[in-house]
Amino acid sequence: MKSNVTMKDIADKLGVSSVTVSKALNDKEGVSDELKNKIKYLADEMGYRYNAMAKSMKEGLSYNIGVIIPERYAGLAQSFYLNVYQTITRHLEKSGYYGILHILNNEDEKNLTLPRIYYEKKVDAFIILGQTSKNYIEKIQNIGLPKVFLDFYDEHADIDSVITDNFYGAYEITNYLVQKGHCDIGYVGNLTSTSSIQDRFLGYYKSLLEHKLHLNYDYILNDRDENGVYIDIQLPEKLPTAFVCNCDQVAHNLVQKLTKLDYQVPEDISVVGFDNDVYATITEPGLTTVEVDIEEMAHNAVSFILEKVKDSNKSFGRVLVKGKIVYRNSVREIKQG
Amino acid sequence: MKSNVTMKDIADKLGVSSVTVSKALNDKEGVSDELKNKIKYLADEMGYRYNAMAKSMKEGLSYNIGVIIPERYAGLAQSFYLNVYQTITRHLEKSGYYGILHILNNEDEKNLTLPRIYYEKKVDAFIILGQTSKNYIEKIQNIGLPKVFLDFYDEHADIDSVITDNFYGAYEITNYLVQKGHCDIGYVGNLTSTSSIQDRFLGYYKSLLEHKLHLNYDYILNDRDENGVYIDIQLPEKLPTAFVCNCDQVAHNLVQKLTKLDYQVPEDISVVGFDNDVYATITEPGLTTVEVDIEEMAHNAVSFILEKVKDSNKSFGRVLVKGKIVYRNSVREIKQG
DNA sequence: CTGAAAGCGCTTACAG
DNA sequence: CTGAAAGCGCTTACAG
Repeated sequence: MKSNVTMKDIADKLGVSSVTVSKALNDKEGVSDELKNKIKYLADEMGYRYNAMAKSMKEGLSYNIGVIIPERYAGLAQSFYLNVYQTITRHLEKSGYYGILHILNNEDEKNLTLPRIYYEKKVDAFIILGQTSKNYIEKIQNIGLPKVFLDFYDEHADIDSVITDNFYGAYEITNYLVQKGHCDIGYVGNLTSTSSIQDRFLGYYKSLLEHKLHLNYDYILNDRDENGVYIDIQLPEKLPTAFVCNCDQVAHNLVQKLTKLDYQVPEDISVVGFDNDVYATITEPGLTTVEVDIEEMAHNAVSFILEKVKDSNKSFGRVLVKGKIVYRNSVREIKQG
Repeated sequence: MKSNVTMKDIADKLGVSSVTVSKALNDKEGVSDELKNKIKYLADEMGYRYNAMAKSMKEGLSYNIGVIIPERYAGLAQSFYLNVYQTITRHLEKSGYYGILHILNNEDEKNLTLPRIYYEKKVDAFIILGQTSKNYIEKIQNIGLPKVFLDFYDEHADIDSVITDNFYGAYEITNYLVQKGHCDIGYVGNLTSTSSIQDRFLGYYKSLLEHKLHLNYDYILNDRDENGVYIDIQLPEKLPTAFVCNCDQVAHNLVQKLTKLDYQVPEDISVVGFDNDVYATITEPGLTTVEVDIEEMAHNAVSFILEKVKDSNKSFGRVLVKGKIVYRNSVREIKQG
């Protein structure tokens, strides 16, 4: 089980050249079946492990893709992104690539420090999973490697991003509330925080417009400060009959707050979320929410990034992935007066 | 910003050799300060990025450490392990190493499939973060790379592991309950599931023994099946006045269950957890629990693994890291009758 | 079907 | 202080 067995060692034992061993182990043409089998068998027996670095050196490709997740999405949200990461690596492996996770800490984000895997050429490209600061986005955009933004986008038109169809998802789930008889519907989220929150707000607003419902700014509640840190949600004097929350975690916070004030969900007030992450099921009652299609998003991000590695001129733009509503028990039907 | 700038390119522009460039960029002896500065400046200007692979090839070291987390610790628990992972990488970076996260999926665990980073020599050693199946442990033990088990251990004496002092932590928090006047104390956890749960149970039991309290098997509740999947906790006819739970997540489940049955925590029944993870604060009321010293555990695991990379004969055995009790509001004092 | 030669981008002795 | 040579473990033409 020595770990320093090389193709040369195998070749020497068999009295052939390492070229032949390479061909045999890679199932390439030009080796008799008999010899090939002998080589493979011996490789196994000698505990040979392929040295991917040597190939990488030759080709100038590491066969690694860096996946950057900002630490700011700490706590539970990570469980969602970790899920995405896992799906990404699964897709990468199909193409002989490997994912390298880099959690971007706040300090590095502020100082615009790129991951060391970049400076040491340990990756061929980056998938950035989760919105970073404007400055950091710009910094990343200027590096010479292919990159794809996942789950957020930026004003720069020339970047490729894969995002949930936040606008349409929020539009649909708001429509659902309207169908259930709700006319006073609020929205919870910091409108200037991320593109997701904004787009979800606009989808919500479109539904109101379409149904000729009034957008009451007293019903737009802030959920986080400018650093993305959750704040205590301030409720208005008079409450609407339903709230569209920009994500499940915030919906969870809202339900807790309402429960403490002796409101019942959904009897007194209906609440819907977005993401269908752990918070959707943790919350009591379970949240009706928009499920994000992680599989499809990861699949797109991976196929885009690999195509860009092959041909850096490829461009995909902003690609939307539709979610679907998952119905639970956080919405009640309002009888029409 | 071409990414294919090499030391040779810099050398050619300056009319020196690449050996000199290498020395300058690595701050080694044998280059005049003037030339060194010129080289560094030009490297920067040409957008040079160091090719770590070339060095790795020479030395036969990848400068990567694989961190394996079993997928089974899915959902929220991941947030805890992700936290540990982040701390690990921070420590690794200080030594010029990089962490490569590998989430071990259930299928690979069952089929005893090792990560591709092993077969392709992309890592020099492994840290296994979280208990895997017996068979997988054995499989990993037989590979020729250094490894350290983190947050669990195995009967095999020859493996190095870093674990929380589960026994002592559970012992202390149970002592605390006794101090608060509790005499009927239950324990929640599957005693045959993981070493952590077992050791915490034994710490709890030691406290009972020491205080001459009776161990009532009706008060030992199961929380998960043999695959580690959480099950509905079955409460006994008569309840104790307090429960020691093997982890915060289970404590959270128990509190939810009790609340549904109209018991009040801590008024009717006290509950303590273990880990001090997100569940400790999510739960209403906040859980009194044992905080695991992630920083110290990660630090130990990293320094052990790096020493083992340098000298594969080094051995550290089973190393315990003490936790500390964090007091919140899930325990009430019982007046002595 | 098989192999000698060259090269990927560094670093490590060693020589000057 | 500076550099020519060799080598890390592969693969890719190319020749036989």
